[in-house]
Amino acid sequence: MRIATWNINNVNLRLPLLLAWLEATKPDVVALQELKSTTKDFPTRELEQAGYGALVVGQKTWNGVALLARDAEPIVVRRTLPGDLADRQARYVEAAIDGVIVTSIYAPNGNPWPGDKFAYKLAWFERLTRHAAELHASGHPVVLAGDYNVVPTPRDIYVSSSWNNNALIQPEARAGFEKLLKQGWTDSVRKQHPDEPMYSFWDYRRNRWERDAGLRIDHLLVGKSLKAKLRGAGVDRAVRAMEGASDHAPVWIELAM
DNA sequence: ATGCCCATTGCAAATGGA
Repeated sequence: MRIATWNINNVNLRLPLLLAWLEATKPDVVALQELKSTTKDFPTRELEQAGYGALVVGQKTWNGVALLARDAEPIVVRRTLPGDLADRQARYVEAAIDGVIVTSIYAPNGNPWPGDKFAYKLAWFERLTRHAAELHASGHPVVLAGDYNVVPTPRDIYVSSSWNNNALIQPEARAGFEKLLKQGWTDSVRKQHPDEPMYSFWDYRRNRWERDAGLRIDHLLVGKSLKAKLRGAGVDRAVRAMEGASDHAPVWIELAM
């Protein structure tokens, strides 16, 4: 079972890239972020024709998350992250697909740092951590997939001082990710590839793709019952090199099930 | 200290995001 996560940075703009990638790699489950599309404008029909059922939590202009399932319809568990009824940002969706609970997470970026947006990032991450504890305790097989907007350690970013004042590497953000992991989740890409950077995001500016000046911020955390089923992980870097690419590449894991 | 890139808005250059 192949599960992928991809911050697509506007699903309608990049639909041809998405369809080509689905056809080429045939993931069983896909978590998409930054749809920048309402639910109504999401390309449900085109994905259906490509063999994928979709669960979409859209929003006009910003955010937006979805889960795709090959030859199946995701069974919705929740469309919002609990803990703040006033939060209207489309950043979370959770579904059951082939007996696995899968999320599409789009954690707040949190820039500029410091400020209100960084406070929102930390608060959102706290909510995620509380909810993840419940999921972990449930005993269900769970994959927490998405764009966490956190560079967990210095190994997950090229050597640079350019990001020193950026929300993605701040100690509080890293501590939040660490606290989540400590519940017992496995950072599956890092586990499979302990000695490679495994970047998933390259800023459009300053030729960062060409320089491989990347960050690893898209993660697939697996619960205890799935850890032993992990068979592979990777980043589809070729997708980032294409004309009109998202600034993120798809990240995937392979589970023996 | 700010811009870099990208897309949108609305039709030019400003805005906002990340």
